[in-house]
Amino acid sequence: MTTANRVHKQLKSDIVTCKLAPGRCLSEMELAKRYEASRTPVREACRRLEHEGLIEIIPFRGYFIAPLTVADFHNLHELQLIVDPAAAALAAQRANPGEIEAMEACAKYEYQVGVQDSYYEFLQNNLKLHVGIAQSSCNDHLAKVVASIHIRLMRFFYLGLSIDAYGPVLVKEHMGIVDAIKARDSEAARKRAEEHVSNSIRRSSSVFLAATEVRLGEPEVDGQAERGGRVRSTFELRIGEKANAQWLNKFGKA
Amino acid sequence: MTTANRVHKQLKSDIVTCKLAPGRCLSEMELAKRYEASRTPVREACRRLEHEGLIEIIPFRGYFIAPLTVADFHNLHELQLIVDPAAAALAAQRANPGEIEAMEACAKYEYQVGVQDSYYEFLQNNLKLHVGIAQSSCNDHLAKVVASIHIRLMRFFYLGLSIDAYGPVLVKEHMGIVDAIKARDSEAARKRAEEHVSNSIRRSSSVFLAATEVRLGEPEVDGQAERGGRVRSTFELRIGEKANAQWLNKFGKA
DNA sequence: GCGCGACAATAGGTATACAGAGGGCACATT
DNA sequence: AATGTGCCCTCTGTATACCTATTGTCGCGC
Repeated sequence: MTTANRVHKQLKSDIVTCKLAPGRCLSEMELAKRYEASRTPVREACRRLEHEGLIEIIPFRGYFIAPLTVADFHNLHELQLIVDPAAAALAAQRANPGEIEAMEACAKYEYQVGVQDSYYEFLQNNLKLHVGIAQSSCNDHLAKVVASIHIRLMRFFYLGLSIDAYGPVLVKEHMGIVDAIKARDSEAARKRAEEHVSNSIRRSSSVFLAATEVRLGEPEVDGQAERGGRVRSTFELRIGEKANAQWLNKFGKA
Repeated sequence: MTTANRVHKQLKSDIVTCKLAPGRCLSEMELAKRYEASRTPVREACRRLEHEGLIEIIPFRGYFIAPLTVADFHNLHELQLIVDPAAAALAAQRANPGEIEAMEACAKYEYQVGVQDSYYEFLQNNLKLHVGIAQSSCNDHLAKVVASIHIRLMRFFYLGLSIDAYGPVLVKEHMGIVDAIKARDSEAARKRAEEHVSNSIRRSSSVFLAATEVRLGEPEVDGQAERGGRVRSTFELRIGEKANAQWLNKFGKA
C-alpha cells in the first residue's frame, strides 16, 4: 500500500462520513499534516477524489470538500434510477450463487432506531448490497458507475438524514430485489429495484428539503473548523440552474 | 492552461485516436520527453487517464495504454444501451433551443466513404452529438457517464473499424433522435436512441469480431514502436471471463 | 472619498533529488 | 545443463526546493 493510496482511502472515508464538512476549504499542507505525508501523495489522492466528485479543486485557490447541493442530490438519484434497475436485471441473469449469498447477508441487516453506529453499519451494508448487485452484472464499467453514484449519495445520509422509521420497509425492499435475482427473474428484479430507488428518493427528499430550508442562505463559518479552515456553505442551492428549478418545482417549493 | 492539463489533453487525444497502440508500455520518462514536460505533470495526467479508463498503471511496473478487449467493447455498449436512451428521453424534456440546434449540426454530418479524415470528422461529430444530448438532460453526472463511455468506445472506431456503408443510415438515425427531442417526444427519443445504439452494436460487432479473429493469439511486438516500447497485445480476449463467453455465445462464436 | 495600480503574501504548479521495490541477469551450485 | 540465489539496475514513489499565478491590501492620485 503506497502512501498515496492510504491518504486517498482515509480522506475519502473522512469525506463520505462527513467528518470533513462539505464546502470546507483545505490546503495541501493542511492535508499533508493531517495524514502525515508530503504534498506529492496528498496531491495525487486529491486529484483522484476530484475525479470521483468528492473534492473540488480551484487552481491557485484551494481544495474544497465538494458541497452537497440540491442539484447533486437530485441528479445522482435520477442517475441511480437509470442504472440500478438495469444492473439488477442483468444480475438476475448472471449472478453466481456466492454473490447472491453475499447480497442476502447485506440485505437483511436492519438498523436499530436511534442507534447511530447501527445506522452507519446499515449504510455500509446498503452500499455493499447495491454495489454487489452491480458487480454481479459482470459489467465492470456499470459496477463502477453504480459505486460512484452510491458513494456520493452516502454523504447526504451520513450528514444526518436518518430515515428512522423505515428500517423494516427497507429490509423488505432489499430482500425483494435479491429474491427476484435469486429466482432469475430479470424483469421483477428491474421493477423492484426501480421501486426501491423511487421510494428511497421519496423517503429522503422531504427530510433533505427540510434540512435545506433551515440552512438556506447561511454561508456560515464552520464553528469547529480546525486550523481556520473556511466553509463555503454546507448547502449550496446555486439558484438559477435549470436542474434545481425543475426539482424544486416538482416538490412545489419554487 | 497548466502543463499537466496540456499533457493530459494531448495524451488523451493520442490514445483515443490510437496513435499510441493499445497495450503499449510507456515509462514516465518516455512520456515526459514526448510531451516536453517533467515527470510531475506527466504523472498527474496519467493518473487522470487511469481513472478515465484509458491507461492502466501497475505499481512499480509501468504505464500501459489500456488494451481494447472484447469484454470492454461489449460492456461499454451494454452500458451505453442503458444510459443513452435515458439521456435522450430527458433531453426531450429539458433541452433548450440552442442545444437542439447544436445537435442538428452534428447529426447531419455524413462522412465520405473512403476518406479517412472525413471519417474522423464524423467520429468527432458523433461524440459531440451523443455528449450534447446527454448534457441537455441537465444532469451533469449523467453527461459525464455518457461522455466517458463514448470516449472509450471511440478508440475501437479509430482503430479502423470503419463502417463504410452505413453513412446515410447513421445520419437518418441521428436526425430521428434529434427530431424526437425537438418535438419534445420523450418516449420516441428514448426508443430511437435505443434502436440507434442497438443497431450500432450490430453494425460494428461483426467487423470487430472479424478483426479480433485475425489477431487472436498474436501478442505481437509493435513494429513501429519508438524507444523500444513493448506491446502487450492489441486485442486481449481474456478467455474464461463470464462476460466474454456470453457475448461470444450471442454471436455464435463460442 | 473612490478607484486604480503595484506589491507582497500565499498556495498551487513544476522540477528534481533521493529512496525503495521489482525484475532481470549472472554466477554458482547441484 | 538446469535451477536457484543474490546482486544490480531501472523505474516508480516520495520529499522538497523553486517558480509562478492569483488575490488581497496598501498607497497614491484623481
